[in-house]
Amino acid sequence: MSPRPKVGLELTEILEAAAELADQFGMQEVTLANLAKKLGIRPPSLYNHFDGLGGLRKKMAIYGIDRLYEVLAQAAIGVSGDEAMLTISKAYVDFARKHPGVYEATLMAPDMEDEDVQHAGSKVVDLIVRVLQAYRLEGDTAIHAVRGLRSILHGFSSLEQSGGFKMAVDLNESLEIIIKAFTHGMREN
Amino acid sequence: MSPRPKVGLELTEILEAAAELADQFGMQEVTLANLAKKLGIRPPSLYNHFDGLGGLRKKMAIYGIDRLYEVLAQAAIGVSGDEAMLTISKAYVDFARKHPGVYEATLMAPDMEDEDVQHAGSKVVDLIVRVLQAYRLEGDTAIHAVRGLRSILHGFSSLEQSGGFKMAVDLNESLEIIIKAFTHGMREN
DNA sequence: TTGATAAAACTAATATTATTAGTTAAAATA
DNA sequence: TATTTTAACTAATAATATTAGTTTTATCAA
Repeated sequence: MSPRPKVGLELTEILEAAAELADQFGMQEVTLANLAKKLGIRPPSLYNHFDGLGGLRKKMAIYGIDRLYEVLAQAAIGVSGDEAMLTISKAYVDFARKHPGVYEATLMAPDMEDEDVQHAGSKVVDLIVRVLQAYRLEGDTAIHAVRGLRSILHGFSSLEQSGGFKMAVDLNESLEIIIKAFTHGMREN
Repeated sequence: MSPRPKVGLELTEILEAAAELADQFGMQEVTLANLAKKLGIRPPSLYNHFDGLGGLRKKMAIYGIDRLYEVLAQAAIGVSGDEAMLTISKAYVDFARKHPGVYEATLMAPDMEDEDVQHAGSKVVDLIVRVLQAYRLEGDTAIHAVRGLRSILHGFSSLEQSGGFKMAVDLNESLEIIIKAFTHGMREN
């Protein structure tokens, strides 16, 4: 009757192996063949843990978003306002730098509209909403601000990861200035 | 001696077919098999035109960036300052909306550091640099500003495309407010 | 006009993938 | 102890990209 207690670490181990593959070689190398080899099992055996490659990508997306959330939540402890904006922004970009494959996985779910993926993502969004509440933005402005911050952080990380920023100018400084400009501008208008 | 005059439209036709596939079904459906079927030829024949799937992705990336540049250049005609910022931002997002697959291809080159890809991208960057010159930013600030604008535009388009914005609040309004906040903030600080 | 050349298609074959179906060994539960 | 579930397995299939070598066709030069 009771749904058989899970072995527990099994799926997590698989996801961690997949995350390692992703961070080392990129998501395009996260194949069932490579993952199975790393785990010492045969590719079909993986179907006992998730529903094929699409299922793996979905689970990796959620895993990645959850890990990103943890990092952001830690960064948001004990800070508020401009300081919080900067702190979580740095934490976000830092996460993408340290875990490029996991960050990449964050956006590679076969269906981003999927309920579970959305649920994981909403935790991150809610965190940003709470940080922005310090600015007491009126009406829809808070939503616009959340969208803006997410766009900046994702765009910045994504462009940095794909080598989009070529100039020899410090990237951390760029991020800081961009965030400060945005928050300042959102407060004014 | 003279390198046989090209048929001319051949490669462009192929890229347009690939772009259609990408826009209709997404980049993951742009396979050599699907592309060949659409063109009425056999997959290996495509190797006469580019170097495998990687070569196609690279050519599609450049093709997409070039088309994006054209749209932005058109949008930048006869405007300057805040108006130009808003106009090209809208044009950028509009392009990503109308050509989701081509925009996706823009970031799917096997090696974004590739010289040809960089060259195509630098035209877009230069265009943004010119628009930002109206603000007479000092020193590295111009570079930070370019990075910020690109982050916003790419992040916004990317998140919108992958269904990242769930709230029922007008997306165009969001973009406008975000851009205005950012430009205003860059001028102040 | 004819012959050489090069482009661009083709067939055939191979290596990797993901995937499905059905099977088996081991562990946990009742 | 008997049963059930988990999680591995083998075998087989379909789709993919890719390589090698061949053939057709159009263009250019003589």
